[in-house]
Amino acid sequence: MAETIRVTLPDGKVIEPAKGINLGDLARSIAISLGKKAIAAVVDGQTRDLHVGLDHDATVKFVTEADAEAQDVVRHSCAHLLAQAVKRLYPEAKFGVGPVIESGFYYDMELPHQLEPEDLEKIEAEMKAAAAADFPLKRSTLSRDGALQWANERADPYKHELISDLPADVTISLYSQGEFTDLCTGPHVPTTGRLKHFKLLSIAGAYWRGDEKRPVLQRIYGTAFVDAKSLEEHLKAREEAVRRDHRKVGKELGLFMFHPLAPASPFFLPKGAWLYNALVAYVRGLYQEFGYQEVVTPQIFATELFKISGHYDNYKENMYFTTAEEREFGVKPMNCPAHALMFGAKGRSYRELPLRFADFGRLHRFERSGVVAGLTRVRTFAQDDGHIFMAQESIGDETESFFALQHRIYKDLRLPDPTVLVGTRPPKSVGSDELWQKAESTLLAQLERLGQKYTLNPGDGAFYGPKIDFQVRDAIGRAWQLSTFQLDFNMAERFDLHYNAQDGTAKRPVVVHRAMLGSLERFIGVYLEHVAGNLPVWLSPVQAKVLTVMTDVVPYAREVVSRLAAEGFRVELDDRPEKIGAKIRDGALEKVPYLLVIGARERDSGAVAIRERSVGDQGATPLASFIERLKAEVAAKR
RNA sequence: GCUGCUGUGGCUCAGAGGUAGAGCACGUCCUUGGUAAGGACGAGGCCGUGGGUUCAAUUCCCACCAGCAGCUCCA
Repeated sequence: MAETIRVTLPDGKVIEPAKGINLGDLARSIAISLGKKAIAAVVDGQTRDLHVGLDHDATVKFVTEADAEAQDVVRHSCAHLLAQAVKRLYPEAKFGVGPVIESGFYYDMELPHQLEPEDLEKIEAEMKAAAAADFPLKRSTLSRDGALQWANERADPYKHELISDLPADVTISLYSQGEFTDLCTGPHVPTTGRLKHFKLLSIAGAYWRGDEKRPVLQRIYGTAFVDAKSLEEHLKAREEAVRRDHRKVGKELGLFMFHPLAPASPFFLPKGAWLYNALVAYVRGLYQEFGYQEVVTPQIFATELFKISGHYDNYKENMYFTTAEEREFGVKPMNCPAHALMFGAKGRSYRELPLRFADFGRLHRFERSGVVAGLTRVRTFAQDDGHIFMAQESIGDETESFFALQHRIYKDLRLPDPTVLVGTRPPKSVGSDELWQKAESTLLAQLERLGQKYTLNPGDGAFYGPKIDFQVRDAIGRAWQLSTFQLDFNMAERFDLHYNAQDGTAKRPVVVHRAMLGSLERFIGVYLEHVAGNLPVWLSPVQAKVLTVMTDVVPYAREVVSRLAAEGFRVELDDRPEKIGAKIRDGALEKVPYLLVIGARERDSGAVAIRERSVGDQGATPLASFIERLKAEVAAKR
């Protein structure tokens, strides 16, 4: 009589299979269909593959294609399948790591051959062949020494290094599928035949272990899903992202351009400049309400300033310098040193605090050539920047006020909720334990009070204080920091700033660096992708375009244009001798919110025929009521 | 900065060792047409820049510049 164990299933049912039964057999013993559908199993909370034997009482939940865990298992197995295919095509291939990532998987490798896009098709075909062979994945284990020997035999230096970094007593598992074996902790699908819906996407270089001093490996990116529909949707979303790319949209709509003679520095064309200025005007309006005072500060400072602020020591590789009359100057990469000078320029009283300086000053930062991209990473930009000088006791109030301002802006702009990241004290930092502790707990308490979800990034704060970053994603899924709120215990120290407290003593203010939109350039890029170029009416450089059906109505069309312009709207006229269909098409491609079609009927009745961007033809309306409608929409920031 | 790819009229792109093409946009003319492309004709190019190979280079090679993807970086 074989020994049995007790296995608890998700529905609470307990079964008693023989000790050592592997999970695949267990699934089959429960139901034939479960045996077929199962991809892996969660044993006491840990995902395992189906070849693992069970030798103790446990709770077991089988992962089928319907479960969220299945996707990662499939992707991980696809990475192995990719490696198997590559090894077949290029037997000299040496492999690095092949993890699952948010949107799929990749595998890093060293190959004698430089991969080209066409190679992906060949590799993918080989993957399909290996999947069709339906190899079972066999798990085996080795000691660390055994694994090192294994890596040596295969002349796989990268795997060797990975194993070397593991503790001496570790047991290392290997997975084999057909002729291919890889080092891996698993879990994996039971057979390669379970891998059906995958696609290789791109080739890139990547430093071995992310270290720019080490060799660059070739990385193949791919994605995989448990079902065909999800894969298709993912690929569609990728295409959509390309359509929304702000660089494409900006060019098509004539918003901005770049020129090789000013690399990574945007030129805002008239329509883009209008949008840019509208955003500034909008934020400026809120400053009134939230107690900020706008200042205008110099562009270039003697280098001494940046030595005081610390930028010279920590950041000079990213700054632009110039010399005049034998004195060295630096172009500002940030506004804060200027604001510190203004704060320190006269004696300050606690009665003036919190003192909030806002500054749309242009900043210049030298960014390495490989990192710049469109509007999202540029060498010159302006922020809706501000610095708050305050007493320590005000940290809570100012945090709350900032959140109110930040939320207001995101609401007005109809932006999705950003990911909120809280960075706490890093290993190297300035400021007292007490100050840090108080600041961190105040920030967190405020977030809790506001019901704001956040992710804690311990040790990710700036050396000068804890921070809250707000991230949104662009069309291609890259995360960008827009809003930020950073406490600074260092700046006041460096500039020897103080104020007279109520008790007559001199105290150090705490400084906050904060921005809501962040870099206006980056914001415009991300926002254009968010709205796919369809700017809301209140931010559209052209709000309405008047289209004439025939030449006879041009005088009336001009009248409509001037009526609208007189009301403060931005209007264009298309009176070309073209057919109305052509004018509509052009207007639609320009993403103008309202196209106003004018023919004899409209002229005779003092009307405009409205074609709304997202709706289509809405028929004729008296001009006066269209004006009311536009006014209402602009007021509602629609 | 690193790895790879790309650079041809305003835009999107084709092209071949023998000094260049399409569509759209633009201009002129015809057409006055009612909700996503009317027609004809025309103008427009140092084929990113600089070297090299060649009888001949926009095409091949090298370097540089710029862009794209990824990596690294972003006090």
